[in-house]
Amino acid sequence: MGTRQRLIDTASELLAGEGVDAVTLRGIAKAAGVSHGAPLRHFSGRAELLSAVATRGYADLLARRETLPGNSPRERLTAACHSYLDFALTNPAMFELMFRRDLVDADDPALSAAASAVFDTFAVLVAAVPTPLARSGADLRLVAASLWAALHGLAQLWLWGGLAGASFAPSPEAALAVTLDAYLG
Amino acid sequence: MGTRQRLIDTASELLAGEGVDAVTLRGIAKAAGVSHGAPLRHFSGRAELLSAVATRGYADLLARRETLPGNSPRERLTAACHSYLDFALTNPAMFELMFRRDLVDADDPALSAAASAVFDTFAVLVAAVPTPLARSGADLRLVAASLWAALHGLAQLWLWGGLAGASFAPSPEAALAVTLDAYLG
DNA sequence: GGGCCGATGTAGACAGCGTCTACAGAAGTT
DNA sequence: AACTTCTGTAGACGCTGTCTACATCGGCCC
Repeated sequence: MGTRQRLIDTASELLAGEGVDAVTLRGIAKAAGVSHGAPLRHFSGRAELLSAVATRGYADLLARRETLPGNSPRERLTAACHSYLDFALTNPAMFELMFRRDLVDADDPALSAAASAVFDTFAVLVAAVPTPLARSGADLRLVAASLWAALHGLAQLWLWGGLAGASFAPSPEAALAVTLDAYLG
Repeated sequence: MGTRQRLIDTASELLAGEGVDAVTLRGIAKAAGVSHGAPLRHFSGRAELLSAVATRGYADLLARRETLPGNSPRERLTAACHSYLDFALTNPAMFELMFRRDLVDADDPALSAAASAVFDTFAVLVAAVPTPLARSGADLRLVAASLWAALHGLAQLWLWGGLAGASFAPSPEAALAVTLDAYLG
Protein backbone atom coordinates (compact mmCIF):
# COMPACT_ATOMS: atom_id res chain seq x y z
CA MET A 1 0.00 0.00 0.00
CA GLY A 2 1.31 3.44 -0.88
CA THR A 3 2.40 5.89 1.72
CA ARG A 4 -0.26 8.35 0.66
CA GLN A 5 -3.09 5.95 1.42
CA ARG A 6 -1.43 4.86 4.64
CA LEU A 7 -1.35 8.49 5.75
CA ILE A 8 -5.05 8.93 5.05
CA ASP A 9 -5.88 5.72 6.91
CA THR A 10 -3.70 6.62 9.87
CA ALA A 11 -5.20 10.09 10.02
CA SER A 12 -8.71 8.61 10.01
CA GLU A 13 -7.88 6.27 12.86
CA LEU A 14 -6.22 9.03 14.80
CA LEU A 15 -9.23 11.24 14.20
CA ALA A 16 -11.70 8.67 15.41
CA GLY A 17 -9.59 7.68 18.38
CA GLU A 18 -8.12 10.91 19.66
CA GLY A 19 -10.33 13.64 18.27
CA VAL A 20 -9.79 16.44 15.86
CA ASP A 21 -7.10 18.15 17.90
CA ALA A 22 -4.89 15.09 17.60
CA VAL A 23 -4.92 15.11 13.83
CA THR A 24 -1.64 16.91 13.47
CA LEU A 25 0.67 16.49 10.52
CA ARG A 26 3.56 15.43 12.71
CA GLY A 27 1.39 13.13 14.76
CA ILE A 28 0.02 11.43 11.69
CA ALA A 29 3.52 11.00 10.32
CA LYS A 30 4.73 9.46 13.56
CA ALA A 31 1.74 7.14 13.81
CA ALA A 32 2.33 6.08 10.22
CA GLY A 33 5.99 5.42 10.93
CA VAL A 34 7.46 8.01 8.59
CA SER A 35 9.43 11.16 9.17
CA HIS A 36 7.66 14.39 9.99
CA GLY A 37 8.29 15.80 6.54
CA ALA A 38 7.15 12.80 4.54
CA PRO A 39 3.46 13.82 4.32
CA LEU A 40 4.47 16.91 2.39
CA ARG A 41 5.69 14.64 -0.43
CA HIS A 42 2.10 13.51 -0.96
CA PHE A 43 0.04 16.50 0.14
CA SER A 44 0.63 20.19 -0.34
CA GLY A 45 -0.05 20.74 3.34
CA ARG A 46 -2.20 19.78 6.24
CA ALA A 47 -5.40 21.05 4.64
CA GLU A 48 -4.98 18.76 1.67
CA LEU A 49 -4.47 15.66 3.80
CA LEU A 50 -7.41 16.49 6.02
CA SER A 51 -9.51 17.20 2.94
CA ALA A 52 -8.82 13.68 1.77
CA VAL A 53 -9.92 12.36 5.16
CA ALA A 54 -13.07 14.50 5.13
CA THR A 55 -13.84 13.37 1.60
CA ARG A 56 -13.90 9.82 2.84
CA GLY A 57 -16.20 10.93 5.62
CA TYR A 58 -18.68 12.26 3.09
CA ALA A 59 -18.34 9.07 1.10
CA ASP A 60 -19.12 7.00 4.21
CA LEU A 61 -22.12 9.19 4.92
CA LEU A 62 -23.31 8.74 1.36
CA ALA A 63 -22.80 4.98 1.54
CA ARG A 64 -25.35 4.81 4.31
CA ARG A 65 -27.93 6.06 1.84
CA GLU A 66 -27.49 2.96 -0.28
CA THR A 67 -29.17 0.66 2.16
CA LEU A 68 -31.99 2.63 3.69
CA PRO A 69 -34.76 0.55 5.22
CA GLY A 70 -38.37 1.34 4.47
CA ASN A 71 -40.87 0.68 1.75
CA SER A 72 -42.33 4.10 1.15
CA PRO A 73 -40.42 7.26 0.17
CA ARG A 74 -41.52 8.74 3.45
CA GLU A 75 -40.06 5.89 5.46
CA ARG A 76 -36.80 6.09 3.59
CA LEU A 77 -36.56 9.82 4.14
CA THR A 78 -37.04 9.45 7.88
CA ALA A 79 -34.48 6.64 7.85
CA ALA A 80 -32.03 8.93 6.07
CA CYS A 81 -32.59 11.62 8.69
CA HIS A 82 -31.96 9.17 11.50
CA SER A 83 -28.91 7.94 9.63
CA TYR A 84 -27.50 11.46 9.37
CA LEU A 85 -27.92 12.12 13.06
CA ASP A 86 -26.56 8.70 13.93
CA PHE A 87 -23.50 9.27 11.77
CA ALA A 88 -22.75 12.54 13.52
CA LEU A 89 -23.19 11.14 17.02
CA THR A 90 -21.24 7.97 16.25
CA ASN A 91 -18.35 9.70 14.49
CA PRO A 92 -18.22 13.06 16.23
CA ALA A 93 -14.66 13.90 15.28
CA MET A 94 -15.16 13.05 11.63
CA PHE A 95 -18.37 15.01 11.56
CA GLU A 96 -16.64 17.99 13.09
CA LEU A 97 -13.78 17.81 10.62
CA MET A 98 -16.18 17.65 7.69
CA PHE A 99 -17.59 21.04 8.58
CA ARG A 100 -14.45 22.79 9.83
CA ARG A 101 -13.53 24.99 6.93
CA ASP A 102 -10.35 26.11 8.67
CA LEU A 103 -9.03 22.55 8.59
CA VAL A 104 -9.99 21.46 5.10
CA ASP A 105 -9.55 23.04 1.71
CA ALA A 106 -13.02 24.11 0.60
CA ASP A 107 -11.81 24.36 -2.99
CA ASP A 108 -10.74 20.73 -3.12
CA PRO A 109 -12.77 19.34 -6.05
CA ALA A 110 -13.12 15.84 -4.62
CA LEU A 111 -14.26 17.23 -1.29
CA SER A 112 -16.87 19.58 -2.65
CA ALA A 113 -18.09 16.90 -5.05
CA ALA A 114 -18.55 14.45 -2.19
CA ALA A 115 -20.34 17.06 -0.10
CA SER A 116 -22.60 18.01 -2.97
CA ALA A 117 -23.44 14.37 -3.58
CA VAL A 118 -24.63 14.05 0.00
CA PHE A 119 -26.96 17.00 -0.43
CA ASP A 120 -28.13 15.91 -3.86
CA THR A 121 -29.18 12.43 -2.77
CA PHE A 122 -30.94 13.99 0.18
CA ALA A 123 -32.80 16.36 -2.12
CA VAL A 124 -33.91 13.39 -4.21
CA LEU A 125 -35.28 11.67 -1.12
CA VAL A 126 -37.14 14.81 -0.10
CA ALA A 127 -38.60 15.33 -3.55
CA ALA A 128 -40.16 11.88 -3.46
CA VAL A 129 -42.22 12.65 -0.37
CA PRO A 130 -45.46 14.64 -0.63
CA THR A 131 -44.89 16.85 2.40
CA PRO A 132 -47.38 19.55 3.36
CA LEU A 133 -44.75 22.09 2.34
CA ALA A 134 -44.50 20.56 -1.10
CA ARG A 135 -48.26 20.57 -1.51
CA SER A 136 -48.31 24.26 -0.68
CA GLY A 137 -46.02 24.89 -3.63
CA ALA A 138 -42.66 25.47 -1.93
CA ASP A 139 -39.49 24.92 -3.93
CA LEU A 140 -38.52 21.32 -3.28
CA ARG A 141 -34.79 22.00 -3.20
CA LEU A 142 -35.43 24.76 -0.72
CA VAL A 143 -37.38 22.32 1.42
CA ALA A 144 -34.49 19.89 1.20
CA ALA A 145 -32.01 22.57 2.20
CA SER A 146 -34.17 23.64 5.09
CA LEU A 147 -34.66 20.11 6.36
CA TRP A 148 -30.99 19.28 5.96
CA ALA A 149 -30.12 22.39 7.95
CA ALA A 150 -32.54 21.32 10.67
CA LEU A 151 -30.91 17.91 10.84
CA HIS A 152 -27.48 19.43 10.79
CA GLY A 153 -28.32 21.82 13.57
CA LEU A 154 -29.61 18.96 15.67
CA ALA A 155 -26.34 17.11 15.22
CA GLN A 156 -24.20 20.19 15.88
CA LEU A 157 -26.13 21.24 18.93
CA TRP A 158 -25.97 17.84 20.58
CA LEU A 159 -22.31 17.36 19.82
CA TRP A 160 -21.73 20.84 21.20
CA GLY A 161 -23.11 19.71 24.51
CA GLY A 162 -26.78 19.97 23.85
CA LEU A 163 -28.99 21.80 26.23
CA ALA A 164 -27.03 20.17 29.01
CA GLY A 165 -27.04 23.22 31.23
CA ALA A 166 -30.62 24.12 30.49
CA SER A 167 -32.17 22.07 33.29
CA PHE A 168 -33.71 20.05 30.49
CA ALA A 169 -31.78 17.48 28.53
CA PRO A 170 -33.86 15.87 25.80
CA SER A 171 -32.48 13.04 23.74
CA PRO A 172 -31.51 13.94 20.21
CA GLU A 173 -33.95 11.35 18.90
CA ALA A 174 -36.81 13.02 20.71
CA ALA A 175 -35.91 16.34 19.15
CA LEU A 176 -35.55 14.70 15.76
CA ALA A 177 -39.03 13.25 16.09
CA VAL A 178 -40.40 16.75 16.61
CA THR A 179 -38.43 18.06 13.66
CA LEU A 180 -39.72 15.33 11.39
CA ASP A 181 -43.20 16.01 12.64
CA ALA A 182 -42.86 19.66 11.69
CA TYR A 183 -41.70 18.90 8.16
CA LEU A 184 -43.60 15.76 7.31
CA GLY A 185 -46.78 16.71 9.08
CA MET B 1 -9.89 50.51 32.45
CA GLY B 2 -8.30 47.36 33.73
CA THR B 3 -6.03 45.26 31.64
CA ARG B 4 -8.37 42.33 31.89
CA GLN B 5 -11.21 44.20 30.25
CA ARG B 6 -8.87 45.66 27.66
CA LEU B 7 -7.78 42.15 26.72
CA ILE B 8 -11.38 41.03 26.24
CA ASP B 9 -12.17 44.10 24.15
CA THR B 10 -9.05 43.71 22.03
CA ALA B 11 -9.78 40.05 21.50
CA SER B 12 -13.33 40.86 20.41
CA GLU B 13 -12.12 43.40 17.88
CA LEU B 14 -9.45 41.05 16.61
CA LEU B 15 -12.03 38.32 16.33
CA ALA B 16 -14.45 40.45 14.35
CA GLY B 17 -11.75 41.90 12.14
CA GLU B 18 -9.40 39.03 11.46
CA GLY B 19 -11.38 35.91 12.16
CA VAL B 20 -11.11 33.17 14.70
CA ASP B 21 -7.65 32.04 13.62
CA ALA B 22 -6.24 35.43 14.51
CA VAL B 23 -7.43 35.28 18.09
CA THR B 24 -4.15 34.07 19.50
CA LEU B 25 -2.96 34.82 23.00
CA ARG B 26 0.20 36.47 21.78
CA GLY B 27 -1.62 38.40 19.08
CA ILE B 28 -4.15 39.72 21.56
CA ALA B 29 -1.38 40.73 23.93
CA LYS B 30 0.47 42.58 21.19
CA ALA B 31 -2.68 44.33 19.98
CA ALA B 32 -3.43 45.35 23.54
CA GLY B 33 0.08 46.69 23.99
CA VAL B 34 1.19 44.33 26.73
CA SER B 35 3.80 41.61 26.87
CA HIS B 36 3.00 38.15 25.61
CA GLY B 37 2.79 36.76 29.11
CA ALA B 38 0.56 39.43 30.60
CA PRO B 39 -2.76 37.74 29.70
CA LEU B 40 -1.85 34.83 31.93
CA ARG B 41 -1.99 37.18 34.93
CA HIS B 42 -5.72 37.60 34.28
CA PHE B 43 -6.74 34.34 32.66
CA SER B 44 -5.66 30.81 33.40
CA GLY B 45 -5.08 30.27 29.70
CA ARG B 46 -6.37 30.91 26.26
CA ALA B 47 -9.62 29.05 26.83
CA GLU B 48 -10.56 31.28 29.74
CA LEU B 49 -9.98 34.48 27.79
CA LEU B 50 -11.91 33.21 24.80
CA SER B 51 -14.67 32.03 27.09
CA ALA B 52 -15.03 35.59 28.33
CA VAL B 53 -15.24 36.79 24.74
CA ALA B 54 -17.82 34.15 23.84
CA THR B 55 -19.83 35.00 26.94
CA ARG B 56 -20.13 38.53 25.66
CA GLY B 57 -21.23 37.11 22.35
CA TYR B 58 -24.09 35.29 24.02
CA ALA B 59 -24.94 38.44 25.93
CA ASP B 60 -25.07 40.42 22.68
CA LEU B 61 -27.28 37.78 21.14
CA LEU B 62 -29.56 37.91 24.15
CA ALA B 63 -29.68 41.70 24.05
CA ARG B 64 -31.25 41.51 20.62
CA ARG B 65 -34.20 39.75 22.19
CA GLU B 66 -35.00 42.83 24.26
CA THR B 67 -36.20 44.87 21.34
CA LEU B 68 -38.03 42.48 19.09
CA PRO B 69 -40.50 44.09 16.73
CA GLY B 70 -43.97 42.65 16.33
CA ASN B 71 -47.27 42.79 18.14
CA SER B 72 -48.21 39.15 18.35
CA PRO B 73 -46.16 36.37 19.96
CA ARG B 74 -45.94 34.80 16.54
CA GLU B 75 -44.44 37.93 15.01
CA ARG B 76 -41.96 38.25 17.79
CA LEU B 77 -40.91 34.63 17.44
CA THR B 78 -40.25 34.99 13.74
CA ALA B 79 -38.38 38.21 14.48
CA ALA B 80 -36.23 36.32 16.98
CA CYS B 81 -35.48 33.68 14.38
CA HIS B 82 -34.45 36.27 11.84
CA SER B 83 -32.41 37.95 14.52
CA TYR B 84 -30.55 34.73 15.30
CA LEU B 85 -29.68 34.12 11.69
CA ASP B 86 -28.74 37.74 11.19
CA PHE B 87 -26.45 37.66 14.19
CA ALA B 88 -24.64 34.62 12.84
CA LEU B 89 -24.22 36.02 9.35
CA THR B 90 -23.21 39.46 10.60
CA ASN B 91 -20.74 38.22 13.21
CA PRO B 92 -19.49 34.98 11.69
CA ALA B 93 -16.29 34.77 13.70
CA MET B 94 -18.03 35.40 17.00
CA PHE B 95 -20.72 32.89 16.13
CA GLU B 96 -18.10 30.31 15.28
CA LEU B 97 -16.22 30.93 18.50
CA MET B 98 -19.39 30.58 20.55
CA PHE B 99 -19.83 27.01 19.35
CA ARG B 100 -16.21 25.90 19.16
CA ARG B 101 -15.84 23.81 22.26
CA ASP B 102 -12.13 23.31 21.61
CA LEU B 103 -11.56 27.05 22.01
CA VAL B 104 -13.71 27.83 25.00
CA ASP B 105 -14.06 26.25 28.40
CA ALA B 106 -17.45 24.57 28.41
CA ASP B 107 -17.37 24.40 32.20
CA ASP B 108 -17.06 28.16 32.57
CA PRO B 109 -20.09 29.09 34.71
CA ALA B 110 -20.61 32.51 33.15
CA LEU B 111 -20.41 31.05 29.68
CA SER B 112 -22.87 28.25 30.22
CA ALA B 113 -25.20 30.59 32.07
CA ALA B 114 -25.19 33.01 29.14
CA ALA B 115 -25.77 30.19 26.67
CA SER B 116 -28.61 28.76 28.73
CA ALA B 117 -30.20 32.19 28.96
CA VAL B 118 -30.28 32.40 25.18
CA PHE B 119 -32.07 29.08 24.95
CA ASP B 120 -34.42 29.85 27.81
CA THR B 121 -35.65 33.12 26.36
CA PHE B 122 -36.14 31.37 23.06
CA ALA B 123 -38.16 28.66 24.73
CA VAL B 124 -40.37 31.32 26.29
CA LEU B 125 -41.01 32.86 22.89
CA VAL B 126 -41.87 29.48 21.43
CA ALA B 127 -44.21 28.63 24.28
CA ALA B 128 -46.25 31.75 23.62
CA VAL B 129 -47.08 30.72 20.06
CA PRO B 130 -49.86 28.21 19.37
CA THR B 131 -47.99 26.22 16.72
CA PRO B 132 -49.56 23.16 15.12
CA LEU B 133 -46.97 21.09 16.97
CA ALA B 134 -48.05 22.52 20.29
CA ARG B 135 -51.72 21.86 19.50
CA SER B 136 -50.85 18.26 18.80
CA GLY B 137 -49.51 17.96 22.32
CA ALA B 138 -45.75 18.00 21.77
CA ASP B 139 -43.48 19.03 24.62
CA LEU B 140 -42.99 22.77 24.19
CA ARG B 141 -39.37 22.74 25.28
CA LEU B 142 -38.74 19.98 22.82
CA VAL B 143 -40.32 22.10 20.10
CA ALA B 144 -38.11 25.00 21.15
CA ALA B 145 -35.00 22.80 21.04
CA SER B 146 -35.96 21.46 17.64
CA LEU B 147 -36.64 24.89 16.18
CA TRP B 148 -33.48 26.32 17.66
CA ALA B 149 -31.53 23.48 16.14
CA ALA B 150 -33.13 24.19 12.77
CA LEU B 151 -32.14 27.83 13.02
CA HIS B 152 -28.69 26.93 14.17
CA GLY B 153 -28.20 24.51 11.32
CA LEU B 154 -29.27 27.15 8.86
CA ALA B 155 -26.67 29.54 10.24
CA GLN B 156 -23.93 26.89 10.36
CA LEU B 157 -24.61 25.63 6.89
CA TRP B 158 -24.56 29.05 5.28
CA LEU B 159 -21.45 30.13 7.12
CA TRP B 160 -19.87 26.86 6.09
CA GLY B 161 -20.32 27.81 2.48
CA GLY B 162 -23.92 26.90 1.96
CA LEU B 163 -24.95 24.78 -0.92
CA ALA B 164 -22.55 26.78 -3.02
CA GLY B 165 -21.37 23.82 -5.04
CA ALA B 166 -24.79 22.32 -5.42
CA SER B 167 -25.74 24.15 -8.62
CA PHE B 168 -28.37 25.79 -6.48
CA ALA B 169 -27.61 28.59 -4.07
CA PRO B 170 -30.67 29.74 -2.18
CA SER B 171 -30.50 32.71 0.15
CA PRO B 172 -30.53 31.89 3.84
CA GLU B 173 -33.66 33.98 4.26
CA ALA B 174 -35.49 31.90 1.69
CA ALA B 175 -34.55 28.73 3.55
CA LEU B 176 -35.53 30.31 6.85
CA ALA B 177 -38.94 31.14 5.42
CA VAL B 178 -39.44 27.48 4.59
CA THR B 179 -38.28 26.46 8.04
CA LEU B 180 -40.66 28.85 9.72
CA ASP B 181 -43.42 27.61 7.47
CA ALA B 182 -42.75 24.05 8.59
CA TYR B 183 -42.88 24.90 12.29
CA LEU B 184 -45.46 27.65 12.43
CA GLY B 185 -47.77 26.23 9.86
C1' DG C 1 7.39 55.89 58.49
C1' DG C 2 9.47 51.27 57.55
C1' DG C 3 9.05 46.66 56.25
C1' DC C 4 6.43 43.25 53.93
C1' DC C 5 3.77 40.90 50.68
C1' DG C 6 0.50 40.03 47.07
C1' DA C 7 -0.76 41.70 42.59
C1' DT C 8 0.77 42.85 38.10
C1' DG C 9 3.84 43.03 34.22
C1' DT C 10 8.24 41.59 31.60
C1' DA C 11 11.54 38.57 29.44
C1' DG C 12 13.23 34.22 28.52
C1' DA C 13 12.76 29.41 27.93
C1' DC C 14 10.54 25.10 26.34
C1' DA C 15 8.01 21.79 23.52
C1' DG C 16 4.93 21.35 19.78
C1' DC C 17 3.12 22.85 15.48
C1' DG C 18 3.20 23.64 9.97
C1' DT C 19 6.19 24.51 6.50
C1' DC C 20 10.54 25.15 3.85
C1' DT C 21 15.10 23.67 2.27
C1' DA C 22 19.18 20.78 1.67
C1' DC C 23 20.46 16.37 1.05
C1' DA C 24 20.39 11.20 0.02
C1' DG C 25 19.05 7.19 -2.25
C1' DA C 26 15.93 4.51 -5.41
C1' DA C 27 13.73 3.99 -9.78
C1' DG C 28 13.02 4.63 -14.31
C1' DT C 29 14.32 6.58 -18.98
C1' DT C 30 17.20 7.62 -22.84
C1' DA D 1 26.04 4.27 -18.14
C1' DA D 2 24.38 8.85 -17.08
C1' DC D 3 20.71 11.68 -15.91
C1' DT D 4 16.35 13.02 -14.06
C1' DT D 5 12.38 12.31 -11.17
C1' DC D 6 10.28 10.45 -7.12
C1' DT D 7 10.30 9.58 -2.30
C1' DG D 8 12.00 9.96 2.25
C1' DT D 9 15.03 12.16 6.02
C1' DA D 10 16.89 15.75 8.94
C1' DG D 11 17.35 20.27 10.25
C1' DA D 12 15.86 24.92 10.48
C1' DC D 13 12.51 28.84 10.97
C1' DG D 14 8.81 31.34 12.99
C1' DC D 15 4.72 30.74 15.18
C1' DT D 16 1.91 29.00 19.17
C1' DG D 17 0.52 28.21 24.50
C1' DT D 18 2.41 27.81 28.79
C1' DC D 19 5.85 27.94 32.62
C1' DT D 20 9.36 30.20 35.46
C1' DA D 21 12.45 33.81 37.22
C1' DC D 22 12.68 38.43 38.04
C1' DA D 23 11.26 43.31 38.65
C1' DT D 24 8.04 46.76 40.25
C1' DC D 25 4.30 48.90 42.34
C1' DG D 26 0.53 49.40 45.87
C1' DG D 27 -1.58 48.68 50.03
C1' DC D 28 -1.42 47.03 54.84
C1' DC D 29 0.35 46.11 59.48
C1' DC D 30 3.40 47.25 63.35
